[in-house]
Amino acid sequence: MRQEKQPRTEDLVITDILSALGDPVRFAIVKHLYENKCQLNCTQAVTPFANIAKSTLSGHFRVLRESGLISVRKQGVENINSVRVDDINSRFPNLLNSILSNDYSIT
Amino acid sequence: MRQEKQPRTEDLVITDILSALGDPVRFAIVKHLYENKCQLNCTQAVTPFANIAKSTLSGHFRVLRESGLISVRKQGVENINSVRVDDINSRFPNLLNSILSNDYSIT
DNA sequence: ACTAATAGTTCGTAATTACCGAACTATTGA
DNA sequence: TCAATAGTTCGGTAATTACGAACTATTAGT
Repeated sequence: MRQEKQPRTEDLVITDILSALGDPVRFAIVKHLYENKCQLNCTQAVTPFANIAKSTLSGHFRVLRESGLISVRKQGVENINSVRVDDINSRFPNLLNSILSNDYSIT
Repeated sequence: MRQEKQPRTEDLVITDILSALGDPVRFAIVKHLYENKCQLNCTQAVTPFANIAKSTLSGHFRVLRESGLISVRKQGVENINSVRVDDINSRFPNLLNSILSNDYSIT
């Protein structure tokens, strides 16, 4: 796997995060990961968007990693993704909560 | 001027707003309008990005209007822009504040 | 060890989007 | 009426995105 550039906490950029969350598919992924506070692989995380090509999905997860929203841990064949809640909260207090802790319709 | 589709409050879409704010130029525009609580025309609002073509700027303002972030009022030759603070707060409580009320560097 | 299955990434191409300069409309003021 | 200011629209090109196909890597079955 190519070395991903996951930004350090102090290098998080607000517009990168907002841009990453500005796509409905990525928004749904992050919301799902955030609400369920669990760590899911790429396929499970995107259940509401089942008909998306996996190459496209791979790209979405790359954007999320590079924006700093999620981190990945390799476990066997699968990538275990989780939202970098503490990192983002420490740099942008209350941002995640105000964006994700609601039942906005996202279509 | 072509009829713009500025969404009603109840039709605001979170991903459209995040996507609009995910661009550094548009972020700076909205942040400026928000902080100064004043109504500025397009040229004034984008002082930190002076070397952008005005056609590009026009496009950025169109995105902001269509996302519902700003409203426009024609006054003489100029467009007076302002952030739709009340509308957005009523639909997405605390969103604007947590995104804009900080001194994040935005490159 | 060999094979198949699962999970992701990478690559090439087509489609979509973004940026810029130039030309245009509209309003104001001399 | 003419010039200046403020924005929009258009056309071409550059950059980005989505997809399927081919690839790598790990696990499980035999």
